[in-house]
Amino acid sequence: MFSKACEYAIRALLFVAQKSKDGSKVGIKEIAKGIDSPEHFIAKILQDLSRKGLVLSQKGPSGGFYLDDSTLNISLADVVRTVDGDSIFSGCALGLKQCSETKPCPLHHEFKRIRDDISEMLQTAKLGEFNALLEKNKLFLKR
Amino acid sequence: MFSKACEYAIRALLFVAQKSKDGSKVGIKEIAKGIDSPEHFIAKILQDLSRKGLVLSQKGPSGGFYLDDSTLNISLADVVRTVDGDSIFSGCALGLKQCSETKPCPLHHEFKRIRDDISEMLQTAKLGEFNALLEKNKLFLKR
DNA sequence: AAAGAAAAAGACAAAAAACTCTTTTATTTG
DNA sequence: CAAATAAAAGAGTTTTTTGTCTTTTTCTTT
Repeated sequence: MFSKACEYAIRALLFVAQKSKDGSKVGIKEIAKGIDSPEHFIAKILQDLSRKGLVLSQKGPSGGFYLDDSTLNISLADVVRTVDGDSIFSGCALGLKQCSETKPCPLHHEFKRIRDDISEMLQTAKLGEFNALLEKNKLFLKR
Repeated sequence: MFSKACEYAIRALLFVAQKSKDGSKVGIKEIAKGIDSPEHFIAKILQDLSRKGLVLSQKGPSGGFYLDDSTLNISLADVVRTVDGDSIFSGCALGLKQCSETKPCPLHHEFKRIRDDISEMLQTAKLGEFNALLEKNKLFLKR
């Protein structure tokens, strides 16, 4: 569904969101442990997301990654689009380049519905909105 | 969503289904052209599907791939499961190994619905059921 | 100003997926 | 039976994805 990089990205950002609730920052090592991902790999991914403004970062002692009010409101759709491109939002299930209403693949019509559901779900979900449930251990980011 | 191999597999089988409506067989070259896929790659995939009984084949002159009444009734879900395994039917969207009702990832509940929709769609769709529309050029398997 | 901490960057390495080429085996047909 | 045909099998190659390691830059704190 999503690439590994994208799965890690979402989990990492939700982790950072939770941790930066109270304005603190969180380092790569803690993130990697917190979501059970390869440290250097998630570092790369976050660097990328940072360059693109989906997460904030600060170097040096007491530095780390964090989110502010504005970035806490970023949608998972934005994250997915940034990491995986928009194939999941608009691509053909059977890999046709020009699959459309007028030239549909056999799954086109049914899949449109499903793609729209996925889009809506990802568009609706914001980075900050899971904090409470994560805090209460009703939701999990690893294992 | 699906691997390339799986996309080709579905398209190839739908192509074979259409061609074997009248009991004839179709060769690898014609299939590769018909669905616009790399010839040797789809050959491999079909060999695999053939070994597993999802398509029938015959060697030698006037040989080729074909489907009978029984195989025409195979579901796309079976094809997907054979080629890609069942990660799409049961895997976690965020890559957790033990994502479940009792230990859910943040997307678990929403995604369950979507996965079920996909499952149902694939379970319902049978290899033979697109023949008429393919014939009339209302559906396409390439480009 | 110096030391230490932490992200950024860059270069590799390993594994998986996608794709290619060649040889072998089975089957049909003249 | 011989020749031709077509799938099966096997052994690569290339590309992409995933993951690792090392060095550099930036920032903070003392």
